[in-house]
Amino acid sequence: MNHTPPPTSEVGTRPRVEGDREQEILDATLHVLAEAGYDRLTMDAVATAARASKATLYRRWSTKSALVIDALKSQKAAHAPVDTGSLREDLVQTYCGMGGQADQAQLTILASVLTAIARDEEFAEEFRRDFIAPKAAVSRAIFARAQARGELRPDVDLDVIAPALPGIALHRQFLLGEVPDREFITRVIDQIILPAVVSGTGTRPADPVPTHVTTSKDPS
Amino acid sequence: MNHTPPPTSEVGTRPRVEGDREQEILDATLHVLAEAGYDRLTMDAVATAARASKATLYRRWSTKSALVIDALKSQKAAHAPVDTGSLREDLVQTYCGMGGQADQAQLTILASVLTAIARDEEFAEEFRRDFIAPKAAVSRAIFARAQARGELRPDVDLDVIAPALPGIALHRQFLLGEVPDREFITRVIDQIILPAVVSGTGTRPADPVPTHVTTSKDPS
DNA sequence: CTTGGACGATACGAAACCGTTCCGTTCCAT
DNA sequence: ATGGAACGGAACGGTTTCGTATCGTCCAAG
Repeated sequence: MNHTPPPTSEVGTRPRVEGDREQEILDATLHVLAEAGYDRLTMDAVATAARASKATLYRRWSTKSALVIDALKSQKAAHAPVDTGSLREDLVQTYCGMGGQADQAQLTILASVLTAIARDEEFAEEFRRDFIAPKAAVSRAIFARAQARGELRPDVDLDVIAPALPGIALHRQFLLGEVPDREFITRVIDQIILPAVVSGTGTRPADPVPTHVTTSKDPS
Repeated sequence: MNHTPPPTSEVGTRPRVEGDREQEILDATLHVLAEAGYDRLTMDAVATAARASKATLYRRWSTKSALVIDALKSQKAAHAPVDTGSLREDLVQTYCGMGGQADQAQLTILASVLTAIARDEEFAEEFRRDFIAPKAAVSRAIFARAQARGELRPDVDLDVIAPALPGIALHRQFLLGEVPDREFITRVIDQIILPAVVSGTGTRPADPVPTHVTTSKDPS
């Protein structure tokens, strides 16, 4: 339903700020945000990227931060929760999307707003509530299910182990400047995460875990 | 030429941009950087904070980024390498500075330059070479010594395990918005790092799990 | 076909910032 | 003591950005 973002512009009709058009503007905002960062994002650049006028932007959004926050909120797609029945498989399927292509832009956007997070506490709260918290809940749910199945040692603290993998990936991406690809993520899972939490013989969890794979689709 | 004995400059006199005075300006730059972030840092603000004039700044540094990079490089202090003979003690002493008081500012500065890192590849290279790499080397050396002592499983990949702890702390600080204090760091070490690498009996990865870690004053 | 409302383009004033320049002052070596 | 060099303060021109205002255009309803 939505055309791909390559810059093949559609000519002719004049879009209105209704539904799809609003999403186009928000997508343009995200695009500019990824390229320039929050501080260097300008309303003119957004207007140009969206082929809109600044007047149109200010008719709907009172300020720059409101536009950016709205754009970030519209990004809530993806993240279909997985439940394969295996902790390792859940982690692989959830985190091997990071560092790909689409999520690469998401990480860039994350870097773009980090300064605003450090400076504006109100912005930070809203951002953490609408972005970080849902992702953290997904990760925590994966470990919680594994704990319920008995895959984890009973004394494992979910608040400690759940943010470990995203933290390691984040560090590699931003500080080391290396994209955490699938091979790295699996190494972290097999060498750090699983040995730290596994309740059985925690020597080599690289064995295939042949539990039944039930891809339970979320009915929401 | 100019013999520069480093007398602790005091108030009253007019400082010159030599030795201590330069460090004062760089410290002021870091202060402004932590408060405003890289993009919002202005030369006027630095001049005011340093009680200098912009003319003085531009006599010494050709551009804003040069000043900031110089300021960041002057931050190389601290980080005396530790070698207690114990992996756990090395980690505790090295990373429990994070989230304290002085290092809190360092993390804020890190957030301040992340946007510049994501946007300016040249800046990113220099930053990684002068900041990240030394810190990563310290962490790697800790694990390398532990490996040489036989504390680690022989198949542990240093490039995977060494960045784990700083990554987890970074994630907690920036994304979750919670300061990784001493108690959290020790929990990560005892629940994740050590169980993942310890070469003891593979059946029980975490033999000496301390129930409570008192902040034992080290006799360093 | 006419009309009203929303849109795109453009221009504008105000403010912030950069990098430079000028001026009076202060420090230091001669 | 004196001259030169470096400093702090202040101001300036040029640029960028914000948020607003104006104007012509396009679409849909009547």
